[in-house]
Amino acid sequence: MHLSRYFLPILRETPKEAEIVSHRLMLRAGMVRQEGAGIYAWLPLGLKVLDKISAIVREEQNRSGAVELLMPTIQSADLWRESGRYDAYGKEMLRIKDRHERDMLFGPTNEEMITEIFRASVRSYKQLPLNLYHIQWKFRDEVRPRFGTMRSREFLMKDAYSFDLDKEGARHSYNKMFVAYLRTFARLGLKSIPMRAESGPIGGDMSHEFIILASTGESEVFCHKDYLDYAVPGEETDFDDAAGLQATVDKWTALYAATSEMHDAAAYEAVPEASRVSARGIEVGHIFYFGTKYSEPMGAVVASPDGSQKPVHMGSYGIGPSRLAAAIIEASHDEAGIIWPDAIAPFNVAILNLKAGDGATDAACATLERELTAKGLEVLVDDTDERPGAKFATADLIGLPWQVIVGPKGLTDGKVEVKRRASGERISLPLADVAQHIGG
RNA sequence: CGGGGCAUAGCGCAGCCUGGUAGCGCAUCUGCUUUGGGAGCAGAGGGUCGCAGGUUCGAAUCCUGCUGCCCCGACCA
Repeated sequence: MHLSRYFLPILRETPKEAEIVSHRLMLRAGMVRQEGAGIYAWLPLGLKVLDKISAIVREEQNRSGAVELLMPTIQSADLWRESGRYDAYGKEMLRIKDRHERDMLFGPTNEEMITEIFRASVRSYKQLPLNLYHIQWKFRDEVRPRFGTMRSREFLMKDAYSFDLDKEGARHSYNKMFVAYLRTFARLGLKSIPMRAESGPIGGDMSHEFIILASTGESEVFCHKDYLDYAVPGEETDFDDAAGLQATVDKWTALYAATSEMHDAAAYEAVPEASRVSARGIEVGHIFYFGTKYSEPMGAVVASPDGSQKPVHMGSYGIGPSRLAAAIIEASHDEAGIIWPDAIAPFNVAILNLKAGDGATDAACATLERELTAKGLEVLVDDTDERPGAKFATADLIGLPWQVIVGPKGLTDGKVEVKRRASGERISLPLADVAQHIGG
């Protein structure tokens, strides 16, 4: 992609409404544009990031055995009357009427609908366990949307719903998601810590929030520092090995970790002082088991082995990709701009043509673009007629992992400079070595 | 939902108190000179001053109502 042909509306100054760093940087880097309170348009650069985050989320859901579908954003109120939540949900739900004056709503979540889909087709325990998920826009009419896409009213959410015959099965399903989440966040370049969360009316130990530490985080968290060094389960994880998964979950829940709402000062004091971490965190995922809360009122039952009809045990599991985009920036930036982890960078490499229009630099950039693209890398060539300083600033702002700086000065020796955005490290390389250096 | 604030060119702001032809910086366009960390000079374009009423000879400015947005707090992927 050539920057002169792209749509990247960079802001040199910070819009005054943006208070936190991720919001400022997303606006400045031309990733999003606010269209209303808590409502954002995703511009090309932001959309690429959102898509990459979603792709990783999707891969890890699939790996764990979950099955993707896609439910609508608009739902009928009748469905919600069945569960009793049409009245219970309150003003956070955006209620609308269609032309026939029927009560509709823009879905804030999909428990009712997935339960409806399930009960329509599943009759036997033999079809269990089942985990269905989708990645779809949600709307929650928050009293006070803020922090850009971190707390927006319209947001993208991956929500998965598991169905099992009994609680033990549900625990296995829960553990699958637990491990899938650890892997997902790690792949996104984040150190996530599962923290015991409010588990609602069901009680028990099956509700966790996945928190990443960031100084600008919304909640105060307390945990054992060893969590930060735990290796996440690898690709070889066998999600059908219930005992193995349980052991992993046990390991990841053995040490102290809690948000301020669940904080137990006495238990925290028991952690050796040198191992205590008190910090701020951002919730990037939430998983919980809720038993038969929806299956019972909505009649989602299956035949059990003894022939009796049993309401299924369910759990739901959420990750917000649109929030993650902001959370990742909160966790990875500096004064100059965003520092994208390789896995979700909108482009892998920026080629800065310091003298666009010059035959030698143009030719070198074209060669580099071809070679890097051939390595499977996505390349953004800054071929605008900006001055070098402006190009450096733009490249740092949008935070692509690699910058290849091509200028007349270096080219007289046949060399270009390669800069790693994260470390700031620059090395001078012969043109011919660049693709190998970056693309391996 | 309680409390506070803002609304003037794409972005950041001044002007309002004390009413009298709407300004600055950046950005944009043209030309020349520049070109390795957000260039310089010269010129140009762009705003029914959030909306609706009112006061007045005259309103960005004073008054009333409305709308939108932001911040702090209680709630949330």
